[in-house]
Amino acid sequence: MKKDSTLPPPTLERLARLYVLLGKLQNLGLQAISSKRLSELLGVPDHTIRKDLSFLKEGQGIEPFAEKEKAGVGKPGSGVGRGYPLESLRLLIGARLGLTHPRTACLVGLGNLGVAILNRRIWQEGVYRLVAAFDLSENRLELLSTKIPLYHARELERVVRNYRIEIGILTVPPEAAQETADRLVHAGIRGIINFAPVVLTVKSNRVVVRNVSLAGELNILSAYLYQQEEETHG
Amino acid sequence: MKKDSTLPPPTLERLARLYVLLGKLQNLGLQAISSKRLSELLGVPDHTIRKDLSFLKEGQGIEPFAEKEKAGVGKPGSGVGRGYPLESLRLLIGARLGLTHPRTACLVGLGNLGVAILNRRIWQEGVYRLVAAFDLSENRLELLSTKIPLYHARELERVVRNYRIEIGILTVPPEAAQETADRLVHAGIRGIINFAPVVLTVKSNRVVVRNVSLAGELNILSAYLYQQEEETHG
DNA sequence: CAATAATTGTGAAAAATTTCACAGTAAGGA
DNA sequence: TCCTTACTGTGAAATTTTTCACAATTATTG
Repeated sequence: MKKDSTLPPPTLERLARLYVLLGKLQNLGLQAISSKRLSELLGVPDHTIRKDLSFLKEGQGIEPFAEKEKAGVGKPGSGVGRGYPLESLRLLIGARLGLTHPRTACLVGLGNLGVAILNRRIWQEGVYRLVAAFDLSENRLELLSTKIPLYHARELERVVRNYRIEIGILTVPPEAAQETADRLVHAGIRGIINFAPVVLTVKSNRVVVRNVSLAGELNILSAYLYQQEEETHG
Repeated sequence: MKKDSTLPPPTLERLARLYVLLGKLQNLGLQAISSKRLSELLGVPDHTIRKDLSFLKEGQGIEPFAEKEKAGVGKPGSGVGRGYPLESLRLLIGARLGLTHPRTACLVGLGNLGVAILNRRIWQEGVYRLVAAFDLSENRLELLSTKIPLYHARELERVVRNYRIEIGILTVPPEAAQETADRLVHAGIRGIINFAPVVLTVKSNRVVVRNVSLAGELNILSAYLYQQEEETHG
């Protein structure tokens, strides 16, 4: 049991977002950044960021170098260039989260939301490969102009199997969501990001599901606002 | 300090999602449901659900009824109708999260994603009122056919102020996201749901921000998959 | 070159959250 | 009526996660 290799879920999720942020900062031409600055950008306390980062060096050295163990990622001290070097930090997080080799994904449902996702720049960046997109409407498939290969939904299982697609992004109408998810799972998908406004049930506990729900977000936001209101007055 | 009124954040977020689920189950004509069944549907352990629900009755009785205090929400025992009555449970959660009076929202950016959100059924359900949608393109504004009032982006501040809009949903291109957020905050918005692929910085800590990020979700999913892979082999 | 300022890294303490385990409750059947 | 079954509700224990506090480190300034 390589228990060491599993990160605390909150840490994993923060690192995953930090990874995205670091990429953007790099594109801005920045070289290094402090935990304090990251803290402001991410809305997470600086000590939490440092603690999260401390998980990166577990099991890095294969041999137990008794001394010099303390090789941290960041450079202490004041002045320019102090803090965490963007590039190497990003690389390290990527390695720890398994973001180094590209994953294959497919998109199911080419309504407005699907097309929005189809056109995202992320597919040009090389970390994720959108190798297929599906829709029921032949018309829709013909009208869309894109480099991503488009298929009719009836081809779903075949294509997912053939290309060993790992991640499915669900942007179908709510009525179709559960059935589509079942088909994806049946075809061997490993993870689903669900944008349809339904609560998916997936039997297999090998499949990771992330629900992205506008209604959920609205409710969470409202609840926080309500708590603010309570605090302020009675 | 009404400390009792703030829920633990994980509980708050689970209840917010549970609220959505309960609505859907009600539409299915169901009357009651057990924590076990909810557990399967939500992917959250049943005891966690029961614990979350136990926060609902804090401070319900204004007078400290020393006896009969234990008035729970759900009905124990076997047979049909046991478990939590859908309707009253949903009402109770709604009351606790402040979901009883409708909140006003606006949508900024009418690209594919914006239009997808514009057309969601949630705006017909009465809990949230989408009172305005904005875009830069006059053309776009004319072409769209919807009951939601559409405005040119230059009207943003005026409309947000006038209607005292509480929640802003950001679906603008990444380049415009930060500036738009600043304008919303300046106009007195209280919460932002950001769908643009940027990390927003909002100074005011009175404004609640929820970032919905495809890249983030993909990274989180991949990281979980990677951990699975690690577990399986060496 | 010494003092200063800004920053990391981390054990240990504190706080928050989840899990456990079981007493209590009520329907339905024997 | 009494037993069985299927639930809830919850203190207390266990676990996880966050926070704290400070020693260690290094560019920069006086």
